[in-house]
Amino acid sequence: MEEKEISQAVIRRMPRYYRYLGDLLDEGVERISSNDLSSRMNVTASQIRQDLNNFGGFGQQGYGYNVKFLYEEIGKILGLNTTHNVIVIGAGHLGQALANYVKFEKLGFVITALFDVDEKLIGQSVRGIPILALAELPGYVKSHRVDIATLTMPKSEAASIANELVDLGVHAIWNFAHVDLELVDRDTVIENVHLADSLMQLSYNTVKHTKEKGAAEEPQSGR
Amino acid sequence: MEEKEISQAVIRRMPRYYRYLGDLLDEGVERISSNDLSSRMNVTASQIRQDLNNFGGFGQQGYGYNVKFLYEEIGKILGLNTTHNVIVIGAGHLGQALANYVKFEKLGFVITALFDVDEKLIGQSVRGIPILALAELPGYVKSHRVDIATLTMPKSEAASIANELVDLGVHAIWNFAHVDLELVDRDTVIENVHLADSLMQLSYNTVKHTKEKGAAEEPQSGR
DNA sequence: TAGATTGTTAATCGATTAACAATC
DNA sequence: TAGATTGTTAATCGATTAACAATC
Repeated sequence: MEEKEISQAVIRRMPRYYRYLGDLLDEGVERISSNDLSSRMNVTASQIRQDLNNFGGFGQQGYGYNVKFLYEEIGKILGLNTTHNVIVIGAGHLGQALANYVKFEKLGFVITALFDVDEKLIGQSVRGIPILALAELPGYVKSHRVDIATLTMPKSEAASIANELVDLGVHAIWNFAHVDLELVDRDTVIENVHLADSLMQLSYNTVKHTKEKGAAEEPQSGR
Repeated sequence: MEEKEISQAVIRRMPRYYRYLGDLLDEGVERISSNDLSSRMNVTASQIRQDLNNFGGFGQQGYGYNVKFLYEEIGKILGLNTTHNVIVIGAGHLGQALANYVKFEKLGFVITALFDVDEKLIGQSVRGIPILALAELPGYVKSHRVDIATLTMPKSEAASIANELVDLGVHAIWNFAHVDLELVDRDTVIENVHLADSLMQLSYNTVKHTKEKGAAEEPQSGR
């Protein structure tokens, strides 16, 4: 009866498994052992088995895992067996780039509309997807199913629009604005993509690396 | 003499501290205790102190941390005290969106050129940044300093271009292509941004959430 | 000085890895 | 059946939190 919560560390790895299994499927591989998969993916076989067993026993002793079956199961776990309607708030360069990215559609994430305040953009369309006035957002959400809202507007407006979305009943937010949104609502899920943070992390690792190489044996002075 | 390696878990949090300290600076706050910062950021004060102490003692007993000083120190740690020249390989929608994002420049990441194979794009420019032929890449890298290469081309070409870049001496790769690049070279640092994975993680959390709400008390049958 | 708050050590918690009995 | 490989328990490792002595 215990609802064993699955950790985000595990969830984060699932899309990667999904990707590798898709590749195996394309290669025509029928079955794979946790050991073979582990050497491909550079993770331990133990971790693969533990991760998968969070969701059920997908393998078979002495045989391994059936690639097609496991691929589909992970797809279901990630919700890829249904379509998700996605809107994008902020039809600037990034918003339009996301709307142009066909891959999302293949995974079942269909962008149905973009919203902006810029009069020059309103009325245009991207790959057939209309750019609507932000003022039309409430009406749109009431008359269309919206599963996920993507935020690509400036950070100053992100918080208020996020709140508006939650009030309108949109409970999944993919946030590209460079702020941490307060999740007012326990039912709302937020996934942040902070590109600047990612770039800074890369920068740190670069700098550090260079230092290590350059002055490897330099003695540390005091503290 | 021990080179205590700082964990990526810590590094990942540093840009967030930097952001909050920047906000505090804008608000005119002069000093802050780990406790006050912890309630703002929704992390434990203990973690803040532990994280910062990986890099040195930036605070003062009985006083807390000087906001401006700490902000600058973290900036240095993240390598934001110098300029990083960045090139973007793949001048499609995403590549152009990144080139248009002025924020990176404010942080010291200057995009100096885009590269593409598409004849229609070559010769154009984005915000004054030229789009060059991919064939010119080796010549460009030899005659210009390139600190970071951003990959926004299709996944099929990502691996070979990454290898080419490493051979040319570019040792930091910001990878948006949906593949895991084999780091051939111990000196090369790769930071992956897998947007599709992020979207799938959001999708999982949404689905899961709905389930919990919908049938909260449903008894679990066997396994 | 007394009070506040850090830096740091020790305790706890969670995630990863190893080991092996179960079983296909 | 014998061999292979899972599912799962136990051991280890690392990261987070708590506690407190040092000190501004």
